[in-house]
Amino acid sequence: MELPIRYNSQEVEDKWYKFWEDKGFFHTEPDPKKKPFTIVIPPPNVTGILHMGHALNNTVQDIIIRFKRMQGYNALWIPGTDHAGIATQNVVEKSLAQEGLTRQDLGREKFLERVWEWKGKYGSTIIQQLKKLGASCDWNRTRFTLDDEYSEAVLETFIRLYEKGLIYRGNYIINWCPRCQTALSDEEAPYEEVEGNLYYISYPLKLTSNQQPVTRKTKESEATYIVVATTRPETMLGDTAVAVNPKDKRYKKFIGKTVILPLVNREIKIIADSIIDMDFGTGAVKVTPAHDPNDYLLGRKHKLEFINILNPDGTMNERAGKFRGLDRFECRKKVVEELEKIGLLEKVEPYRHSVGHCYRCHTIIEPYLSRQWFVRMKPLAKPAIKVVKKGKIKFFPPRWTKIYLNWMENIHDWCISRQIWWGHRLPVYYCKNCQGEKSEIENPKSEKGIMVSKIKPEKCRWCGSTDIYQDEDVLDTWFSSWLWPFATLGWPKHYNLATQKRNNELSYFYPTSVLVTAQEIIFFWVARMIMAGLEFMREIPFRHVYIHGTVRDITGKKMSKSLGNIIDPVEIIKNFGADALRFSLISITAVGQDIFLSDEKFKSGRNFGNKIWNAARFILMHSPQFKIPISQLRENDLSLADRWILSRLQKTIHSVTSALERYNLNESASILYQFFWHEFCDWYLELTKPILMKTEQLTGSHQKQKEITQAILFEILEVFLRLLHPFMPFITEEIWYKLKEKDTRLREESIMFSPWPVPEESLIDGVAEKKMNIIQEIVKGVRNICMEMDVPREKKLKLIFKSEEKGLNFLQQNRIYLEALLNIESLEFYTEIKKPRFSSSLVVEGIELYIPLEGIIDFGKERKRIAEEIKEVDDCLERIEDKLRNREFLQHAPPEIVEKEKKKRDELKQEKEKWIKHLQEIQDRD
RNA sequence: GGGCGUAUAGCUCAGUUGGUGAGAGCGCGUGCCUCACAUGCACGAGGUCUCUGGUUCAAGUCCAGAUACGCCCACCA
Repeated sequence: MELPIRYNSQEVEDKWYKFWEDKGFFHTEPDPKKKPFTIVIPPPNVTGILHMGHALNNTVQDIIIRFKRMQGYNALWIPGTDHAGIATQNVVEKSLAQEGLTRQDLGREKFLERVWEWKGKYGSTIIQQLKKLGASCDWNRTRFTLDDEYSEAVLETFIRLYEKGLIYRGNYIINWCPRCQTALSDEEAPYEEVEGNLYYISYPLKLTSNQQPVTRKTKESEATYIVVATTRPETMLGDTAVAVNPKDKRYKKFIGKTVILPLVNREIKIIADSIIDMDFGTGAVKVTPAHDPNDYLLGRKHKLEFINILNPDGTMNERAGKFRGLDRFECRKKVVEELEKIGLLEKVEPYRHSVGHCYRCHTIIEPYLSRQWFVRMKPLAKPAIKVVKKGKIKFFPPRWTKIYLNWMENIHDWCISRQIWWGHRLPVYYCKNCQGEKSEIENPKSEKGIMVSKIKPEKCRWCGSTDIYQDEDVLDTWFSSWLWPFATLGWPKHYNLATQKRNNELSYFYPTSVLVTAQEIIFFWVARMIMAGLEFMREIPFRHVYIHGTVRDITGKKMSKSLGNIIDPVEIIKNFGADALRFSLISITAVGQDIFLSDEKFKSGRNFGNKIWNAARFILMHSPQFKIPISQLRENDLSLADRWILSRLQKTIHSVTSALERYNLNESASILYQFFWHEFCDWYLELTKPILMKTEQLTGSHQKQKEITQAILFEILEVFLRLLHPFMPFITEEIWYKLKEKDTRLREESIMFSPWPVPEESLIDGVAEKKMNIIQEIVKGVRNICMEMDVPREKKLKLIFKSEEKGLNFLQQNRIYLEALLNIESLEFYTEIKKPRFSSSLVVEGIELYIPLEGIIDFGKERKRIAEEIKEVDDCLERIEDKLRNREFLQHAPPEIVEKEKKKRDELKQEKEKWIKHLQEIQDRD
């Protein structure tokens, strides 16, 4: 069989993915004989395309699920997509705009048809891309948050919370995005610092009953103004009071007085409230109850009028008088201009402050008084805090625990209604006949004319009228996502809350094992899933939460389209292969740290794949049909190198497994890399070449040795492939199948079902590792000398060893390794030695080595080299001797440490003596 | 205003419960197209472990403080 010299990822990857999928290998059913291991995918937006964040997130999940599958768990990874209300609606609206249409032009029904059409067309893009990545999701179970069954679950939870009194409707200040024209939750309106201004405005006091509005500020009237400071001057149009701190001496006399609001000429009162900070601005605050959360509270407390001055699109409404129709920022300019004209603008200071932005379109949000639906969160948060405190749910890395708890303990009510069309429509119905005009309803359950129901009630519960209509709003997308871990498994259909009886799937696969996600959605999603799980399932949704970092570009900036710094994973897969993408990404993902990416970084994964490919080629080239099962080998059959590499392999199995169990994926990746490349290939393969490549007729023992070597090469490659499979699923399957052709013991239909390796304790051999280490040191030392002394590569070396009998025996037994790795003319062994001529020298573990290099060696260089060696040994020796002179150390340190130091000292002393001897010999030469 | 993270080689990061000549990959330099692999092989250079103090026989590792960068949360207009 001939393998190409370069590994071709493209062909291989598509071939195997199709094979796995056609065979249904990712699908699984409950099986009482096996332990379940479940992961639910963080559902990507249905309109999404794969970016590096997804690539990382899903690679992590795939590694874990493949690892667990091989360990024998019934591993299920549930995939799906999220309808992503606002985001998707925006995308479709954008495409409509190109036709010159708005969603209002189409109307609700027609618009939704368009979105579904869009979903049908592009909704599977990201699924296809996940497949390219190698994701072993059970695609038969793919869920969409707007599936009928899933939607049923969403409405069910709404109704249950409503029945429990945990859902209410009210008129409150919410975050309003004027572009998306919907309310947002607090989490959806992240605050960002912006450069703004602080405007100081004079409000004239009303002194006489028929006072005329100020049209020009004059010096004489200065004492009759109160100056307020604001970052949003346009909101003054909605002011209904000015507030000062009652303790503020400057303003005591103004309390209870009236001011005439400039530009609008409305009379408003000056009120006192202790929440006003006397030190900020002027200490006097304009109060706009309909457009600021604090002012809202003041408004409620002091029974002020609430004047909404904004239209939903962010333009000024009729309450803004002559500013009506202007955009809010346009209006700000105009208001400032006019105030300046009449002399009421005191000053303007540059001011950096935090402003909420829409997380979907980045427009500056407006605090906006409107009627919305809310979930009371405190009762839901309580048990969710408890389970994390008790350690039933663990965060990796653990520092997120604190962040989670801090948020949960300060949780606010959740605004869940959105004024968009794409989503789950609120299951709320109103009777036209009964419904009053009440804007605030703390308990909608008892409110006449409001009905909550999955389907439209035929007639009004109160008056029997059939004139019933449904609420226009839809629910926050996260109000459906928070049910993901159980709604994807068939809840509520097969779950009885009273008896807590579940269907098979739910009881088998829930709770899930680990949730893998990015830090950005801990509050949006993770926290809420915990609350939902406890509320609706009475059980945690997952045991572990693995939080990975954010993917950034090489300079540390977030990747975004607008910055043009995107690295497209699909492109990387095309150029380097999914295996390379996965391995590279995981290698550089330090636990919980952000990832800094550049195209360059994917080379390492590709090169590693190629290295594995070529090693496999080599082994297959020199391996006939498999003959000897490794378990049948006796200890005497094994050479030093065999025992060494087998020992190293056991340790590798152990440490890779342990790192995976701790979710230290990069650690396990680097262990595999190090073992395969720098131990197996660099040393073991090279050491075995002379045995393997002997072509002449072999005697019995030589023939047997060759077969043993072949067996071990085969075995190690096979075990390594299994260890690597979760990381690089494609190339491992490809090579594993080639091994399978030669070895009938490999029975599984895919490497993904072959057992996860377990270390064989009896093969761990510290002595062999130590001995091999000496060989390695000698080889490296000789190579080093040859390089430094410019010894030509073709020069055959004579090596002269001096050591005790034991050391010489060891060397003689293992001379084959030196011959394999160095260009040797002869090896000589002495217990005593006369001065060797023209030699360079080396000391390894008490073994002295001389390399006669007549005509080549530069004694000046050699002296320098030895002097450096001596200095290094000396430095170390000095430190140790200092320590051993230290009484405190001798008294307090554990005896074994002291012993170790003493031993070390003696060794170093010996080594030093030998070097000095070498140096003298060289000096004698001159 | 609170809270968190990070600081080790030019870059990206490892460094277990403190145990003592400081590790990897990439990059760099030198020599090699050596019969699996130039996506490779060999060798090498490169570090006051951010600073200050403390605990300890012993600190990159533990504690306190400082500095720098980054992040999150919070209703100061």
